[in-house]
Amino acid sequence: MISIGQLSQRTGLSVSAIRFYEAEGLVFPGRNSGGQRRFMRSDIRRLSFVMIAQQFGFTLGEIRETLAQLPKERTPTKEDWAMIGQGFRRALDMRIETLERLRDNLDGCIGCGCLSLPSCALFNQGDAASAGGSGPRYLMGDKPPADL
Amino acid sequence: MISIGQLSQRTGLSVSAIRFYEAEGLVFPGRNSGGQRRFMRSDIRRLSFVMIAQQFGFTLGEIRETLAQLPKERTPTKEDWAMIGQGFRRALDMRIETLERLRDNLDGCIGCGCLSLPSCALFNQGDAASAGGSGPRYLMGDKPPADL
DNA sequence: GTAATTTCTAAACCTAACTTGAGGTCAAGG
DNA sequence: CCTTGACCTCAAGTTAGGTTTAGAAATTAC
Repeated sequence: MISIGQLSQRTGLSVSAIRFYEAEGLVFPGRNSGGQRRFMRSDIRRLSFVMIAQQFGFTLGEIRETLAQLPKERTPTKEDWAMIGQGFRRALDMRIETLERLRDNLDGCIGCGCLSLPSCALFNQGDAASAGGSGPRYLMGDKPPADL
Repeated sequence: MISIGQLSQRTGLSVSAIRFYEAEGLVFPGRNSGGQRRFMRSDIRRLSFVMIAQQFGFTLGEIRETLAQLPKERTPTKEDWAMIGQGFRRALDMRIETLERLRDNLDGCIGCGCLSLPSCALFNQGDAASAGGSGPRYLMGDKPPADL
């Protein structure tokens, strides 16, 4: 059993982020007699997974659902994690494919100058994008590493 | 010269979004005698570009910088837009490459079970990720189309 | 000429993912 | 015993990208 500060050092996450993740249902620490959080060593792996998944672009909600697939009453084994890793792999493949399709369409559009038409292939590509509605539109997603 | 409502219909953007974009420095409409915004037809293309760029995952700040490359005192030509499209293309290629590298690393990690170690290749992959600092950490970016 | 739209501004609200701050408690060292 | 540092809770602030609302003024339609 380790403290939140130790977990913070092990994972590189801030203490406040870990508490936030608990509130979000991503970890379920116990408490000692004094009311302080006590984490299992396997939570280091669990939170590391959260970090990696975020780098891959998943929201905390999606990550929570993914973590829910882990056995609840037993410390997850290497195989348990490997299963999750494979789901990841599939999702990644899909995203790469999407981007490649977009790239191909862009190639077609650069020449034709149709960048302006709502009928442009690039628009119809984004299916979900036109769903509109309210709330922020992180719809199509995919943030870049800040280049261009 | 067209009104904001017409521009809204042409682009599919909401009127409020267009006003917001003006505040963000993405378009610079003139005003008529009554104080209402009047846009140039070329703004249809300009805003369409904003929408596409967002689908590609760029932030409004990045898009603003990109648009700044367009000639300020002349209606942008097809060639002007093509230049920008090419910058896009390069950025897209980089992102796809990054994802492919991540995927390859993931393949290596699924087997070794090192998903938990901060020394895992996946972590060191994310260069910028460890930059930390304050503010929300949309750091590594890349949001998925919600699968997994 | 009046009714119905559209547009205007400014400010408040929304989600995601956290951080910061205030005010108080717990644990270890001297 | 006292101080220091780690921890606790709860509330409010932050950024991005917009939406919503309210009240007023300008346009358009009949």
